[in-house]
Amino acid sequence: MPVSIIIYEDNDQLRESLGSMVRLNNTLHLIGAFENVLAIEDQIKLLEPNLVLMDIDMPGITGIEAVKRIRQLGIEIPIIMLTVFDDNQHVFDAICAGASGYLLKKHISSKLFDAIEEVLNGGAPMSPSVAQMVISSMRQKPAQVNPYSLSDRESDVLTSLSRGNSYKLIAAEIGMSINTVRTHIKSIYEKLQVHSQTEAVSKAINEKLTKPLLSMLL
Amino acid sequence: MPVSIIIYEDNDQLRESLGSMVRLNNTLHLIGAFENVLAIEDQIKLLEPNLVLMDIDMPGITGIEAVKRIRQLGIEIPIIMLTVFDDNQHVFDAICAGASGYLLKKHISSKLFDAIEEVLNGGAPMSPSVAQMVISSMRQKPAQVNPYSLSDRESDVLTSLSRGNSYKLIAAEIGMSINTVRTHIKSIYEKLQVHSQTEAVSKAINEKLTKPLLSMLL
DNA sequence: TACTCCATCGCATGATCGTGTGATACCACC
DNA sequence: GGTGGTATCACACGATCATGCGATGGAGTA
Repeated sequence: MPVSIIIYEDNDQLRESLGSMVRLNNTLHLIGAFENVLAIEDQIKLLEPNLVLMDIDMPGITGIEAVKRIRQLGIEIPIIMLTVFDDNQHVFDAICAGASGYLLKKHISSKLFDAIEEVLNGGAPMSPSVAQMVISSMRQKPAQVNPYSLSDRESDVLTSLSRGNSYKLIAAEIGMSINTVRTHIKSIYEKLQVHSQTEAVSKAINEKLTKPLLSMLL
Repeated sequence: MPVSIIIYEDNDQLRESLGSMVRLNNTLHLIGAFENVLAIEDQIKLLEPNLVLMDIDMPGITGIEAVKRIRQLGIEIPIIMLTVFDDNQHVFDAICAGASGYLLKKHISSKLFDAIEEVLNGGAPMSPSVAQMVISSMRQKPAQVNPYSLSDRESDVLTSLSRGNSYKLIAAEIGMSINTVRTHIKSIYEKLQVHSQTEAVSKAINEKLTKPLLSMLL
């Protein structure tokens, strides 16, 4: 079953050559190529593509805005952004808006099919420099001092607790006795001025005392 | 000028084979290979490597903890994590701790040099599945409406619970029997697929399932 | 009318948690 | 050498929670 694709690209020449590439690959099926995204909602709903190739830098409504609109429809098809910039705010914004990956225009001829395959397999193709930006943004800034002066171990316990783990699981995850978990939690409660797990978790998450939670992404 | 490298890996065989690979490449220079990270601060400060290969899954102090320690020293050298897991919390934690990229152990033979080159050029090598997770984490979730189809009352209870209240307090705040609170919480657990307060609160806050404060004022 | 949700409440049992009172050991600091 | 903080562990008791098994009544719907 071929993968149906829609292209949004305002440059006639590039749109044509993208279309040609897609048509040359018999696992792909081009079902639309447009020079703007004015009617993108209708087009997506009508044509039901398996994948979208989206230029970021279009006059009028940008590709980023277009991605937001698609995601607002609750449609989770892969969208690969195309851009001439490799490390600017636009690419970053596109990721935040819900793009699945992106491809530099200078790499299209060599990597388009790789990128398509990667997003279809649940991956997220992106250039090294943006990958770096993305993971930098997730770093725990050492400057983030905890206002409750929790010790290292207490932070570990609190983080695990905030993921929803029981004492038993915390003990297993961190590698200590359940009694030690109790002890740490006792002092956490004192420092946070709370008296139950829920209070502690609530405070911890709302005041960002814990590391980001992975399970929330799945 | 060769790139100086330190390896941390508790498995003797793998440490040896990593060392051999590095030594075979004449642009790289192996300056240390250790089976644990107990003295990592001193080793890093003394040997001043250009790059670190770090096993995540070491007994005692994990590679993640070791990354944190390096970053706490204010040292920003690239650190590539090595792990057998490709999509778990540990990899995510490693990125948050400050890892520059990571490599699955099964891909070491084919991609070690690529990964090294990529981090040295400011990139962030990672597997497609984790790249996808990372990107998802930055998504602006389009105003989600009860993805778990909680009833009105269940939302009230969950909101109160997420503020850190006990069953007794929830009952008092909303105005119902503690047994009714239990019943609602039972169905909340079922719908959220959790089995404890902390799990529920964690999920509720992270996924913004709770109502805004206004609704609690009545 | 019957059926399906929702909201309300009760009870009982075993598991888990909250808390107090210990202890030992390491480390830094004065 | 003492003092204070951290990390580790143990035990015990009462409080709270998790869960299964009920029950009743109302609102909406086929």
